[in-house]
Amino acid sequence: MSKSNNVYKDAFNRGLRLLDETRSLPSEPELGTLLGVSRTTVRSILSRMEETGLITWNKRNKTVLRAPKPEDFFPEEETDSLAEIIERSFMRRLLAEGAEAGMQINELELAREIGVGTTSVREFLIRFSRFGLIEKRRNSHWVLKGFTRAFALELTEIREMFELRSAAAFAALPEESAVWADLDRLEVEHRQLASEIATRFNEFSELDERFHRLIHRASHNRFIVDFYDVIAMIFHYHYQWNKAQERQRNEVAVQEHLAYIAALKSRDPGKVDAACRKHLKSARQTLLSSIPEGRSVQPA
Amino acid sequence: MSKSNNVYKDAFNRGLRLLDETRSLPSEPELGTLLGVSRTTVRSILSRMEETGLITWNKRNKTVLRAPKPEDFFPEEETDSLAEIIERSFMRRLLAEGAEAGMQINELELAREIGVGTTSVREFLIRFSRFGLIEKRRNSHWVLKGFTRAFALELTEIREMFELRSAAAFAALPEESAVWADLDRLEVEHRQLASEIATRFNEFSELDERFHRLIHRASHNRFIVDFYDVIAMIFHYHYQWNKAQERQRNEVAVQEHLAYIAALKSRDPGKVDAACRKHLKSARQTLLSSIPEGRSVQPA
DNA sequence: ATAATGTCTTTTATCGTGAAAAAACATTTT
DNA sequence: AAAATGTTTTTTCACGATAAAAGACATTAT
Repeated sequence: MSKSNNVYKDAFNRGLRLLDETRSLPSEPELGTLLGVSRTTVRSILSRMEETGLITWNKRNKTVLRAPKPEDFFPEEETDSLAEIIERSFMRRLLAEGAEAGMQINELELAREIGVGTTSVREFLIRFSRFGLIEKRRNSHWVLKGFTRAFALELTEIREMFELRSAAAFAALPEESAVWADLDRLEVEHRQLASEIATRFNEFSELDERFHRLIHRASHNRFIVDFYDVIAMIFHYHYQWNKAQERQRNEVAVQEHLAYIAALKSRDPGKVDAACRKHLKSARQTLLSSIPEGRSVQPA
Repeated sequence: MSKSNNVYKDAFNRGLRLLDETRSLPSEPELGTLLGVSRTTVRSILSRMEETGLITWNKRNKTVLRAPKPEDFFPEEETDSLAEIIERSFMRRLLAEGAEAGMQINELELAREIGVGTTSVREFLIRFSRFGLIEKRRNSHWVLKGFTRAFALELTEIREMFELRSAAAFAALPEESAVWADLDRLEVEHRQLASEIATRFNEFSELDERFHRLIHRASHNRFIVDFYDVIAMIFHYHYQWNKAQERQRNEVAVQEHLAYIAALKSRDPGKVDAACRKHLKSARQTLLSSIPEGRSVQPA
């Protein structure tokens, strides 16, 4: 097996959703932009849609014949990229019990366990190494540094430094900057979520990420912007693993965000700093409190 | 061809230098630690030393027969790892004229040009991407962001943030910490270099890196420590490319380091901050002044 | 003339393979 | 019995090959 066609399958599934909305599909290049794939892939998708009787396809004419049925979709698990599959497997192991700091990571074993080639695992580990959780020994294996209390503290230290600076830069942005409109939209979303928090609390983490990324972008510094990937990754897996008091946590966080937004809009540096600090402090607390004591041991 | 034996060749060359110093070599495990390679490689080295009449080898007995001659050494270019070879080629291209921001990077072309497999190039690019100079388009090519003025400014912004914090942490370290002895040693090296600056100015960059790494380590934060890799990489290639006023620049920098060291030893936070700022400011100036105007264009 | 479609070429993503190097295990020496 | 040497197994590193996907070029339709 060389390369899976998950790009095609995923785009096909997304393409199916377009059929509900229109009588006939747009041009191939337009579909390509819409789905984020090349024309080659668009044409494969159209071919299959024709074969399965979803559309008729004759040159520019792509008429929708029927709405897609559940069985038209490719199974979800076939639409994931290899990188995603490896990341998930790896994180599951990492967050599972028994992943102690200092433990060594075996590429071959990982590859066999997940059922992929070693090359993909190697590439994943290299990419993953920037998160600071693993480290390579020269000419040798990788070492797990562990999801420890020390890690969380180091991560949050940088986060706080970067976010305070970004927030200050944000508040200093001119009136005519487009970010203020973005901020307004986010504020509305926050208010909506706040009013329905009882049922929608699990939608918070996605909103959280968008909000913080908007702020970090104001730094106009690629290293700050990129660092948010580390934070997002940690929070993503971390909260998947630790659901304790999720609702209450998110409820508090939404309110803190609203105060933070208000501070930004006031453009008062002192207020911004205070609101930002307050939110970051509770974010740190949440992260720290969820690290089991057994993991808080430092690597030898 | 699968894997080159550069680890063996490099360790062999380093092993030859040991022959000058002793009548007989230590045990295999000891040699392994000394050369930073496994026993397997040590044994290959000993085999060759025996074959070429450098030593006699019988179990524990490894007697030196003669001093190594120049022709005993493997050629330097055969001792580089693939990663180093690729990095050098890539940086040469990057710093050469015509490497404009926005340009796309072709893995296959790079691999062919350097004469290596695509896997190695891919892995290099992934590792290299954390330096913020290139970016990957999903399912597609890499894009060169370019060594621009913006890049230099973003880099130095983070550097200054991190170093000021590390320097403050350093000054607050307890008297009994081992770093003070390290600092003393570095101070001596600086004074020696200062007194012979006319002839040894090109030795500064190595000393510079050791000095700043020592300070960054005081932060006890892996993200700060790791970020110095970005700075070191940039400075390394950058100064290789731009030799203008190297001597004068280094002379100034040595003096700034000495003032910085004195400030650290005073443990006065105000003095530390001032000395650190002063040095970082001139480091930034040096970097910025060497970026040609043609490169200062922002990517589209 | 512009923008689409049709066709062909190039590049990327992934695997299996094999040599280099590390690591583990067994045996001998001090 | 501790540490070395001898031997075997496992893992890492790098390659070429191949299907998926992107991209380029040629042709046709509005």
